[in-house]
Amino acid sequence: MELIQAQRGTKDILPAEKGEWSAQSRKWQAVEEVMRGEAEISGFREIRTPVFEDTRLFQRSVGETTDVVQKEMYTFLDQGKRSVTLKPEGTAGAVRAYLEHGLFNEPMPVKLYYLTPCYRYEKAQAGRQREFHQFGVEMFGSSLPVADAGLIAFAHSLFERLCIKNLKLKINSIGCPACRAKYTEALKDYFEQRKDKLCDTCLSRLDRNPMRILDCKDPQCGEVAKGAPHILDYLCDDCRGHFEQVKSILDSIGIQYEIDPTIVRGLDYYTRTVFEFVSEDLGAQSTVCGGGRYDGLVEELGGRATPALGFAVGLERLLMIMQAQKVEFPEPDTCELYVANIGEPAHLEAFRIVQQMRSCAVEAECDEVGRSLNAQMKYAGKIGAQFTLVLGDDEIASGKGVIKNMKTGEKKKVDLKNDLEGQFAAISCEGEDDLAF
RNA sequence: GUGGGUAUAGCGUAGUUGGUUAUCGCGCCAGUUUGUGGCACUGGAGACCGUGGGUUCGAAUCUCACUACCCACCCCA
Repeated sequence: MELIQAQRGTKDILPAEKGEWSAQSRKWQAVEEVMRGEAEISGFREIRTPVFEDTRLFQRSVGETTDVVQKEMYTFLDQGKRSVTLKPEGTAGAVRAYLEHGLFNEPMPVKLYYLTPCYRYEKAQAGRQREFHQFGVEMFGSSLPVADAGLIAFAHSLFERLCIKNLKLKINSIGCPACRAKYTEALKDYFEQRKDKLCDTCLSRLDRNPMRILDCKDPQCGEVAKGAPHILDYLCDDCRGHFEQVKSILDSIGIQYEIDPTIVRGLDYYTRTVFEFVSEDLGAQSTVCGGGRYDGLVEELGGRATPALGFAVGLERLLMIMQAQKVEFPEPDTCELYVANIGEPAHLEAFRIVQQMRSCAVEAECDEVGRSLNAQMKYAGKIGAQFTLVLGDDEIASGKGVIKNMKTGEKKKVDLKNDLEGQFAAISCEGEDDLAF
């Protein structure tokens, strides 16, 4: 019979050492734990929003004309003929919930974080999947440059905490709608006059997203782009001042950055500060984190005008970098006590002891497939059991047993009838494993 | 949507002038060993050779198509 495979662009995340490195659930758990911890320490609280939303939410926020909305959304009619869409990113849902539940009545700023799958109908390649996962944060209610810089600093410390090296921070300002409109027009004029020198893709970019021409890899386009007008020269006084302050705060806390006028987030809602963290340890998709300010979005979705900003980290890409950089992860937990048995009465007793140990938070196992004693011991070795206890007729009769340390071979007598968990705790109480990050 | 590459057991692989039963390693199961794992030895299970057609007495091998995966463009996390 034909096997059904996982959908294109989706990946199974398997336990422990099975599967490719970046698809191992314990690595994901470790990363997620760090992210939650760092977010909470910085005052962000978790929000969980549905995986699917009214399609109009994304059309209004991400923008009708963007690639994401035009050709990458998983949109379908549900049984009630409503158009719903699997979330292509995390911000829209968070803003929707912020408005729907009146979170704007909370003390400002409102700081939220999430870990969520996202869906985009794209052709998969290295670092790009149809189902991928984002860690994101959103902050509502501050228009101050210190919020922009603070958010960037938060991302920065997050990567440091995860022992990720060699990330490059790129920042830019794309101004408010007023200055961006002026700039786009100037840019169009400039390229319009040099149309004959542009490659085909750039010609199509000309009316869709002229800023994209700036980082075309075609050498001839690159030549033309060198002389193009600069967004930073078109910023209004307010936007310029804001950007200057963001930079000087970053300078003052020692965060290195590069001003890159070509970074243009492809989602319509961004204003002013935009930034990304890129890595050379990824394939062509080098951005591991992207974000910025979106001062117009809350109003766009029907709320009171509210300054806001956020960023998202691509978890698959993050894990890919960590793999490339061989970041050490904490050792996985292994079985602490394996209770082997000889014969059926002992099997039952082993089962009882395992239940008892588990209720005291000891990771315990006994035979579940009917193996011989020899095979049980082999199995205990394979799963990395730290201690074993063998039960047979003698132990059941006497109520005494022997616990063996599988690493040292050392054996200790225990009383099976009386406070076994206490005796085991005393035997196994050596140094706890230290975290790798 | 457009290009390029790849396809043999769970994983990694051998197999080119087409020729019997498709190789090896790891892993898995069992035995040597119902009273103590790791080592070793022995045995076992597991492959529609990606799918479908064509050439041929005969195809994993030659050929065509399709599909899947990977990579890149585009776009983004």
